[in-house]
Amino acid sequence: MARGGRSEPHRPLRIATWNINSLRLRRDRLTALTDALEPDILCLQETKVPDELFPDQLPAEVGLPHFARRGMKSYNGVAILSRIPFELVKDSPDWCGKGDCRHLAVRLDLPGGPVELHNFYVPAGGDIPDPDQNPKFAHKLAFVAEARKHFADGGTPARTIVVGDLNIAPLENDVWSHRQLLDVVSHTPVETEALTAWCKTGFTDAVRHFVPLDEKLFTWWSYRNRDWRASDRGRRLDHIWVSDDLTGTLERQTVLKDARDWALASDHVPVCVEMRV
DNA sequence: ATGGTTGAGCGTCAA
Repeated sequence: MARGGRSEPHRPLRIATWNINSLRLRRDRLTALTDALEPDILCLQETKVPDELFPDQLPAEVGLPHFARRGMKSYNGVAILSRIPFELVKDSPDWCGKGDCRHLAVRLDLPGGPVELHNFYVPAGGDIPDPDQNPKFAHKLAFVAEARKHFADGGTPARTIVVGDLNIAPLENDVWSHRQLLDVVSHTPVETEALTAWCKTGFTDAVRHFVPLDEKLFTWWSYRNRDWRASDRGRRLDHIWVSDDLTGTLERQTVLKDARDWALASDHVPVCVEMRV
């Protein structure tokens, strides 16, 4: 059946992702996010809250009552909050064997059929872009390679969405200065090539899908700038990918840049995609 | 080349 025209079978789905950088510190900001984006599903990273201390009543308070979380003390941690019921995918890998709470996968029953959604928090990788000198960088490369292999081994992905803080800005205009960041962790060739190889296991970069390659696009601005907007030394670290069979369902993207000015802002801003899936 | 700021939670480590 042709899309568009006549009566649409259902309203578009909105999926948002945000590195919240401490859920307990910024839980009040979730209302600002849901007011601005009205997502059906919200994926969070760096929740920094162990599961036993997760605020179980919060998801319902922001209108996203179905939730899953995987957290630990102090570091990492991911969560998925949803208006739509879902089923947790329980057989997902323990990435790099570390048990460090960087991934959650769920299966959503949507009008067009089931969709598998993956929420990732890829290791940042430390400061030195050399895996021999820096075990955090080695971990990052191993993690991305393992993720690529996971999706490559699963055959062509179908009705699958990957979101999260992938901690890599893959394209030249995903950073404020391609030349000056070539040796900076997040934009080194070994990372951008690894991320591209992962994406090419069958996914479309759903946000870049709408933004021309010659246009700068950032989702993160360091805390280490007096005026983040004036200096605008940003990077695009947060991503939404959809399997290629879903590319035609994409309707629009939003990077909620205003969130960087919220009181007590995260250094990342929310990213959202709307699709008829 | 360096430094700059923030969060968790009390040491510094991670980003």
